[in-house]
Formats: sequence, C-alpha cells, structure tokens
Amino acid sequence: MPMRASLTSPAPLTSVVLRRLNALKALSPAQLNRLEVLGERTDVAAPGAMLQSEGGPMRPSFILAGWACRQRLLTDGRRQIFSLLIPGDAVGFCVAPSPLSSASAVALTRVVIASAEPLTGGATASASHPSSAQDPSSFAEHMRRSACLEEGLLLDHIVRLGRQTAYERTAHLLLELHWRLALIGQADNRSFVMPLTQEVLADFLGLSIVHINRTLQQLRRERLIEMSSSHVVLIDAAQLAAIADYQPPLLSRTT
Amino acid sequence: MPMRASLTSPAPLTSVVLRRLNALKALSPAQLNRLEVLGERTDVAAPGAMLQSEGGPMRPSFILAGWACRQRLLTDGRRQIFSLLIPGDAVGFCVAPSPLSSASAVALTRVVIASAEPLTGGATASASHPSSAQDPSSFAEHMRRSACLEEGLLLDHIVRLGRQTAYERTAHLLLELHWRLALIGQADNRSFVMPLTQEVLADFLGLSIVHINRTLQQLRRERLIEMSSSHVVLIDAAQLAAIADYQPPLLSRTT
DNA sequence: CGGGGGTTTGACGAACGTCAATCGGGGTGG
DNA sequence: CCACCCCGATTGACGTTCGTCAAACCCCCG
Repeated sequence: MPMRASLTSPAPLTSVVLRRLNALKALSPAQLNRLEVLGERTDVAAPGAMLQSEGGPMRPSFILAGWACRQRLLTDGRRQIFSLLIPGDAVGFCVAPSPLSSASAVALTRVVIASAEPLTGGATASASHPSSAQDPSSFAEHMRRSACLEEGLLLDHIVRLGRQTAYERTAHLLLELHWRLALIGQADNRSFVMPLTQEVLADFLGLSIVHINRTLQQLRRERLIEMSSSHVVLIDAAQLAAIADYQPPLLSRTT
Repeated sequence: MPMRASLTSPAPLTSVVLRRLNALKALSPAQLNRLEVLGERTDVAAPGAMLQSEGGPMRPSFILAGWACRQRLLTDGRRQIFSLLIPGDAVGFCVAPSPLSSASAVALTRVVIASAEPLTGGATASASHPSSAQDPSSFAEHMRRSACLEEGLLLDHIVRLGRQTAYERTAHLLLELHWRLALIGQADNRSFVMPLTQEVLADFLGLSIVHINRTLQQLRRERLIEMSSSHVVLIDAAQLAAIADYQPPLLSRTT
C-alpha cells in the first residue's frame, strides 16, 4: 500500500519523466509547465508493495524513483516478469479506457510514484477521450509514443525468451537497461546501477536463479562485464551487442 | 507482394471483422454501414508474402481470410513469431502515428486483406488524431480495445515462453486459438482448423520442430487432443486448461 | 553471537536441441 | 497411369542447456 510521501522536495524527481517524454517527442514550454503538477501528488511504496493488481482498475502514474516491474503469477507460484520499470516509466496507462489491468505491478525497491490523473483529464487513462482532447499539444501524443516504445520492448523480450540462450538473454537485458537508463540520465558511458536481485533477473529472463548466477559469472569471467552488488559495468558493449544481436529501439524522428 | 483481388463477392468475408469488433464493443448500425467499405479494397497475398516489413511504414488493414503472423528474424536466421493473425485481426495499426513497424508481418497461408485507410481518416494509423476524431461513435474506440486485447495476448505469450514447458505451452496455444476462432465464428464446440506447419508452431512457441512434433504426439497419446493435418479437436478442454493454467481474455464489459 | 536474505558452488537429472535418416502424401512430367 | 520429387511429418540416437536439490558462504543487522 503506497503511503503519502515525505516532505522532501519532489521537484528534481520529476526530471526523469521530462527527460523520457522529451526523448519521445520534444516538449513545448507549455507542456513543461503542465507536467510540474506531477511533483504535487507523490506516494512512496515499499519493496514488494503492489502498485497495481491484475484485474484491478488502472491508475495512470509515473515512477519518479526506484524500480518496479509488471508481472503475473501462475497458480502454482511460478512468476514471469513482463517488464522492468525504471524512473520515468509510466504505469497504469492503457490506450483504451479499459478499467482492467492484465498484469500486476509490484515495487522492487522503495519507489516514489506520482499520479498522472491531473494530466489525463481525470476519468480514464488515455487522453484521447473526446472530452479531453482539447489541447492539440496534449501529452496524449507523448503517451501514445511511449506505448509504442513499450511494445517494442515487449517484442524484444519475446525474442529473448523464445529464441536466445541464457547467455544471450542476459547480455541483451544489460544493454537494454543501459540504453533506457542513459535516456533518463541515470547511466554513464559504460556503467549503471541495477538494484535487482538475481531472483528478479531469473523471473524476468525465464531462468532459474542458479542459472542466472552462473551466466553472470561467465560474462564476468570473459571480461565482458563487471558486477559488484548493484553496480554494473559494460566493459565491452560492442562485443555484448554482437553476442545478443542487440539493436537499440528507434525513436521515430518525426519531431 | 499483395495483388488486386479476384472478383469473388467479398461481402461475406468482412463478417469476421464485424464479429470481432462487435465482441470488443457493440457496433451501432451506423458503424456497421461504415465498415462495409472494407469489402471494397481487398488484396490477396500468397503464402510467404510480406504484408508489412520491419522498419517500414504501417498500413492499417484487416485480415479477411487466411492466417498470417508478426515476426522478427535474428541476424543468424533464427525466427521468433510474436503473434498469429487470424481472420478478423488487424495489422499495421499503431496507437501512435509512428511511421515505423517494429516487426514484420508475413502471410502463412493465402491471405485476403482489406485496407482500413478509408476508416482511419487517411494519413496515419490511429483515428485519435485531432482531425479525425469527428465521430464520437468512431471506430477508434474499437481499435483501442483491440490493442488492449492484443497486449493481453502478448503477455500470455511471454508467460508461455518464459515459464511454461513445451507441453504446457502447446496446450495453452491450442486453447487460445480455439477461443479466438470461436469469437469470429470459425470454431465449433471442440474443434477448429489450424493451417500451420509444425515449423510455424515451433517458431511461435520457441521450440524446435522435432520437439513440437513430440509434444503434439504426447497430447494425442494422452487423448487430450486429436490432430489430422490441419484439423484440431480438443477432446478434453478442461484438462488442457488445467495443464496450461489457461484463462481466456476478459473482454471489458463496459458496454 | 546468532539469524536471515541473497549469492555461490557442486552433483545430478530432466527438458530440449541437433543431426540424420525415413516416411507419406500430393503434385507433376513423362 | 506411373515414376519421380518435394515438402512436411516422424523417428531414433545423442549432446547440450538448463533446472533441481542441497549445502555452504557472505554480509549486514539486531
């Protein structure tokens, strides 16, 4: 259960959202102003907290800090993670005003989250409702592009799970995370912070914990990466990209 | 390369689209009228023909007959199929007016396809463009729901690939296809036609051809299904659902 | 000092892929 | 009408990848 946020100044936290949206399509000054409201209604969720439950209503919001994931559980307890959510990512949006979520979202670390309802015009998720399409420079267009980017990431994930080995999958994931974190200014040239346990990596990549562990060791042994606790260094990104057949998402450049 | 259609009356072919859209949300008589234009611009594609290429422009259309798939190839030739497209399914739609496709679409059988451009107002895919949102009973809402249903199917697929065995995956897929075909009136209580080679099934389920073959044999040996050429009979759907942990998509019932 | 979550290691087995050969049916040319 | 051929389905033998079980280890914290 998310709780009312502490009183630390939330303003700088919203910058990750701005960076991400701006990368999808340039933000006008007017839009920058409207997005300031994000800092006003923030919640904090503890690790393990449910941000959105499967089959429940969808509450559009942005992650300002911390990592989360979208997942589903099989009845026998097996877990599959669909996507890893990092700061700046959207949760609970849906292109249709469908009230139901097809996956649950869970905090993996302490997470600061901001409601986006003031931006969506209230009622339902997508702003393409007739009533809320007043503003041509609306941020609905940004959210549609965001949805496209996310679909691309889902397709990448399907390729990983269906046709790549544990070794390739792991390299591919590290490159994807580096790209996404760089987009929001949370990665430097070669390294980034990844606050995930090996259990989470296993449930994301469709592997066992033991096998993830051995795969990471192999990548380290071959001097392709360095990893200590939650700090990841991509020593040879080009080699990793060749192994994983990785290509970064293409952001459509139509302004 | 799709070619101009033959002159067989296309009218009955569009009924699959109507049935599918109507299941997502009731169609008004006015909308039924507008959808009649689908029969006017149809193309035929031969098996193996590219309906849409990765990175290419998106041309919104509907499949009126035949099966296709969305897929991506790794540079070493491995193939992963993201989704199987059956009659009534949409291709080339995107919630954003993004000109680029993140996967290619390929015909698996002879396919009859109808352009949906007369319905989307022309220019770009989604009808939620300011200029084309004239009609409140527009079919944009249907397409948004369709996108949500498709995302649910993608998530199901991720679970299959990441956390289910070959046996479970296969059972799950057969149940999904039965549900989708029933939606468009192309399945009876227990059986349906599935014009797919085992190679396609393998590339969809992330398995080798040999292993798909043995898995299907096991399902037959245990009298859970019957299969001869392209005809599938689900002998014990309840048992299959238990094996696969299957639950049909929930269509939001908000009118 | 003890405990708990996360990581690491080894031994073993099951699931799945690969290679290669065979089979079977429908189409095609002689 | 028959021989041939090609594609897809099937089978067997074998190897690899990955999962499971169980134990140790490590580090932080109480």
